[in-house]
Amino acid sequence: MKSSNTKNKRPTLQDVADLVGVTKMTVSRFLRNPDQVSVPLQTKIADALENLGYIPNRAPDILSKSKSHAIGVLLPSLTNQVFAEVIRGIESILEPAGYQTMLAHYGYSKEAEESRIATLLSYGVDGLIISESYHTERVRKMLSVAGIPVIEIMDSVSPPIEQAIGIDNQAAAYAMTEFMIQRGRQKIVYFAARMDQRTLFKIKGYESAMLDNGLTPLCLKTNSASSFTLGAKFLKDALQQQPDTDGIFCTNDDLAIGALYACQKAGIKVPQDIGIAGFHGHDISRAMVPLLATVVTPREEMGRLAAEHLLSRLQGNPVSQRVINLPFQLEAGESI
Amino acid sequence: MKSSNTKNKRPTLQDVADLVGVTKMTVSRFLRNPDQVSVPLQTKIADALENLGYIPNRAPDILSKSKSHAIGVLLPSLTNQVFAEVIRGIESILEPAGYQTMLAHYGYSKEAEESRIATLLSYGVDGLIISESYHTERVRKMLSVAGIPVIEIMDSVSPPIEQAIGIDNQAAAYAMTEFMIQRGRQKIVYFAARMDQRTLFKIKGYESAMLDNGLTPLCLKTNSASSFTLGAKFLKDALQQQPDTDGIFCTNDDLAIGALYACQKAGIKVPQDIGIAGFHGHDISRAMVPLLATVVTPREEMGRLAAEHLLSRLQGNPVSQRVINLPFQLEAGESI
DNA sequence: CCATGTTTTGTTACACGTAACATTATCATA
DNA sequence: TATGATAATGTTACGTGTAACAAAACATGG
Repeated sequence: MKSSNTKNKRPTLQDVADLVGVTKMTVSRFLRNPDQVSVPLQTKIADALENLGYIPNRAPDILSKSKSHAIGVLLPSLTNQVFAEVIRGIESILEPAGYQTMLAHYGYSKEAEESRIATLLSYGVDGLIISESYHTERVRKMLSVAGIPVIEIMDSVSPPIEQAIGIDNQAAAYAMTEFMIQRGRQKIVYFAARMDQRTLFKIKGYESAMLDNGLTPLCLKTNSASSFTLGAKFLKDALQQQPDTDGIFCTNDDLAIGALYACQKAGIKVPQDIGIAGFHGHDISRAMVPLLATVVTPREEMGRLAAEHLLSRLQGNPVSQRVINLPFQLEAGESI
Repeated sequence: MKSSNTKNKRPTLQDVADLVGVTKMTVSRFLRNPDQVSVPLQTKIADALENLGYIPNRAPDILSKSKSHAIGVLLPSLTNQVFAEVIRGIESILEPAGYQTMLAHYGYSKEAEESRIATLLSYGVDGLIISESYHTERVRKMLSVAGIPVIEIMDSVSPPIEQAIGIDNQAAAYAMTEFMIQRGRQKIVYFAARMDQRTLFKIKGYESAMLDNGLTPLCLKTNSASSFTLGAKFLKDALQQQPDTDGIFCTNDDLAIGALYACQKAGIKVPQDIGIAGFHGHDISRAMVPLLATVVTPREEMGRLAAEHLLSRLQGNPVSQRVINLPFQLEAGESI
């Protein structure tokens, strides 16, 4: 019967035990399995728990068993809708399994990635879902030392640390470019923003497809984030650099939609004058007028799969498949 | 000199200390302030830390000092762009201040809210930012027992638990409705989805404005989430129930844009035949053709302010202002 | 070279829940 | 009633970093 809680700190198991007149071990047993405790005590303990408003404390568990029941998720950005949907997929699996998600983002900066991973690890996360396929040596070291399962998402090409789940961005961009060419487009410009690994892969796919068809690639690039207004700006730039542009392929839907609206404002007919295609297939691309041509990517499923495989690994199963390559889908819409 | 780390667990301070030949206390001192340690030891310890890839462990801190340096953020949904922007605002303040964000969402369910708050508290978060203005008794009890600062965001009307930062949704809806009426709209229908507290306030504002102007309100409601397709469906319903509808005011931009596209497809001219207004003012509403009329809300600033006030409270300052009412802004666009 | 002060390092105890083991209470049966 | 088995509860120790106190090493001045 240790000292009861005099300061108004939040109640501990000891406080509950004191109130009932047992040891905290008995209360602990009740919490894990009420039947381990005699019937009269069950109600008394339940009452005391309710009364004091007891809230469990995970810290001791993390300390002694290194089990936090939390999963770290590290993404480049939280505002990008792509990642919002990935998160939804992840949580749809983790939450029912009793895992808390610890979200962090690094704004596409390698240094920030290092520090975010260190932070997540310092909270004792049981597993990590990270994005991007390139990581610094320090990040790799931290991950190896931490000894927890790690899954990389978004891209399925680079050799994974342990396991990767994503799509083949290069192949997807190649396919859409070919598709546009088949539709008769010749002077297709690529709009790229936020030059991360995935964007570079897409550019590679676009350029290969153009060259393979004897066409000249032209790529507009910026390091800033994509947005509708950037799409509009790129359209202006494209028409200036190549007035007879007849196709635009964008690294994501935002740029495409921005470009499309800019065309509408400028009196350029889509798809008659210029064909426009996006990437990802967000809801809006499937509701707007005209429907946007796009590469539909399985973002939510990617999150789900990553979470499922992570849980499986946490249950002790080995990596079943080092690289899981998810299919993408071309959607013609009405804009090419 | 305790047993060195035989199992390949992640290294602890003790492991580092063993490698250097000092006690872990010395290493701990070095980490907090290198000057507390003799110069020759400084390099040795730094080397050992780097060598082993030491990552600090927050669990002992949470346990002994109840300081996790983590802030819990509880939102109804993560996919809704409104909340994505609130999160961005929050993180823009918390991250530089050295706080980790623990994100959770409850899908608009009261039971889920209870359990998510308990989970966040079980991780020892130092403070909480929650949404919605109504909370169950159990939630209130948990928050009071936890003894950490709590800030409610989104709505600025209901009496806050401690401190609320948001907008007056009812007044905003009233203002936009009046605005539409001034523009000559008479038969304005309200499109409502996800009937949460805020939506109810908006409906109230809309209905008051209609009644105050001698008009008859008509509100289409559903409990499901809003989407572009739902906006399209609502448009059909509205025209069926009230064929001479000349205005549509939506509880958010998604519904409005969906309705607008549906009009375009059906050959209904916006704004000539029907005026349409949304709520929030996302990027797309300011890029599309026609520009969407909308109530622009300061989502990111709301997040920033919430985080700033929370930090101030964590530094021991008292609540400076129980309710902070942020201004909204009517944007006429080209759709009303 | 001692006395005193200062710097550097070490020791001990603690936070809280639970595994593992130990003890006590309860019950059925011979 | 005694005995053994089972159920119910208690005791101890642990995980990790750090505050608080203690000790040792070093420096300075007389």
